[in-house]
Amino acid sequence: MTRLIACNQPVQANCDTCTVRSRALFGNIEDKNVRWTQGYRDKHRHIKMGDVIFHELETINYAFTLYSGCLILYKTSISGEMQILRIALPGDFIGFKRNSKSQAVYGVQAATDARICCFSDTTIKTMVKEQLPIAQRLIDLQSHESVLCQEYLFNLGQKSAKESIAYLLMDLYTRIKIQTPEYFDKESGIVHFPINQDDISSASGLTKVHVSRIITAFRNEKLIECGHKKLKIINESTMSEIAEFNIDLIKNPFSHFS
Amino acid sequence: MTRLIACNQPVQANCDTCTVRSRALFGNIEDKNVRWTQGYRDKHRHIKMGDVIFHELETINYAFTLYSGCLILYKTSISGEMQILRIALPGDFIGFKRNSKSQAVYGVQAATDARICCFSDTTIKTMVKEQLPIAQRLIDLQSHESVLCQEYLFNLGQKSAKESIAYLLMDLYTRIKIQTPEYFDKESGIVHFPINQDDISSASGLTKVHVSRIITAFRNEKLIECGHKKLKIINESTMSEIAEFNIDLIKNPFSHFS
DNA sequence: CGACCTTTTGATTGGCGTCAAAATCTGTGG
DNA sequence: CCACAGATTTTGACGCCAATCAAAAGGTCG
Repeated sequence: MTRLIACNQPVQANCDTCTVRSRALFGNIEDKNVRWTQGYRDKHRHIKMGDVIFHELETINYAFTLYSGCLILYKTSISGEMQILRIALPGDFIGFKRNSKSQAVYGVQAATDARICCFSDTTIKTMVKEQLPIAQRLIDLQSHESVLCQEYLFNLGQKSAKESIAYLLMDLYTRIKIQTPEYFDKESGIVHFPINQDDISSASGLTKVHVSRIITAFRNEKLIECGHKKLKIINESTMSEIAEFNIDLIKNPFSHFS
Repeated sequence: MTRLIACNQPVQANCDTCTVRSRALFGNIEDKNVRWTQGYRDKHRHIKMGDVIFHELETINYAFTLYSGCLILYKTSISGEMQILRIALPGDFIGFKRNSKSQAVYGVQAATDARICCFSDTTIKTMVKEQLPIAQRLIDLQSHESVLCQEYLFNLGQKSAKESIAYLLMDLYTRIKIQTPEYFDKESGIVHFPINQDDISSASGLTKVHVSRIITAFRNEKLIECGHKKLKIINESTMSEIAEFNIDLIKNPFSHFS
């Protein structure tokens, strides 16, 4: 409930043509064939930390690829409690899922400044029709996302607070190293960690007070070091064990088509 | 942990050609055009209650559509605790998601006798390449599944035991009415309910003892009636409110392409 | 009818939530 | 560069929801 830092007005698009290669949607397109994808890119937008890209149940007609930064996908209950569904990093494809009225099934807020590249629904439809690799890619992307969501479901359903938080830390730490290598300092092993304890509580279904206690315990056990938006996992193997964390699922996403 | 009723040997395929129309995979194919789909159907299999179709981490090279019956998709933790990820009903498409070694990311067990129609990975690849509607359908199916999984995530993360169980009952009750109308008696409002309280506990992350207490409470409040594999929801509106249940998500799945 | 599930009920425990306040950190402006 | 307001994290005391342990009751099916 505390995440809405500053509910700025809806972000206006700025219409630069993207030049950055989308890792996700065009990830299976060979470099030499990537030229045609240019024609499909709609709008490039800069998002500021705290901005809401769209709210839950806002009617939308586009999806987008995250180029840089970190976004939080969440749902809110009637009582106002927020559940973080996913923490998105560069390359992730967002906003494709809707309800029957084409409303977003989750809200999206920027945890850091971010850049995105939008694709209108009609563009996506055209791409799927005209470019088989895009259709195949979309199938793989959606099904991979579903696998990860099931993993999170398992976390919440079966794991203790300690295990669940360990998973969350390992998951995001690992994905940052892969998807945002510029936020990872190889020397020190420290990553720039874009979320705070309150966010961790919204993702794990625990209270921030309890999250604090458990993080402190991890620190005392010398498993992690962390400070302001910084995280270092000192003992990755122990943390992985506690979390029942399977790095393969993140490092080597399955593909039916490539 | 108690779900593995009788771990029979792997189910052998019997190779009848399916005649039943798959609601899911071919759901967007117009009737007059459905003929060509016949050529793609691989194997038709009869599954007995309690059979495991494939185990978690079993290497598989096919997916299937459920024609009749009810299947349970689950993951098991190292300690042996089981989390039900999804309860599948006729029309659902299962087994498409894998890890990087093409192993199943969940186990599948039959909660009732069931019939399935298998599609080998190569058949699916061929269909996607040759038949645009199938590719589009697969995109929609995978993304719808992801939406539902996020809904369950929200349940486990934010809801009390009472709310979470109410959701589970409403969800399955509603889907049975839609996907298995023959199990719904319009007169009495009773559905044939394929799972027991132990399964509900595995799906909700609660203990069966606590599930029993809450179901008893619902019964005492005259919200439901239930007995051996039977369920009637007497007061659907109150149950929906308790559950924050949104029927639209189930009744009218969003499609980008149809 | 009898063995085996499944569900129910009771007593007790413990993990996590709640409430409250202090301590620490951060970013901003004078 | 320091001061200060606001956010974030930490700590303590206490309460409650759901887990655990145990056993009985009720149903189902061979």
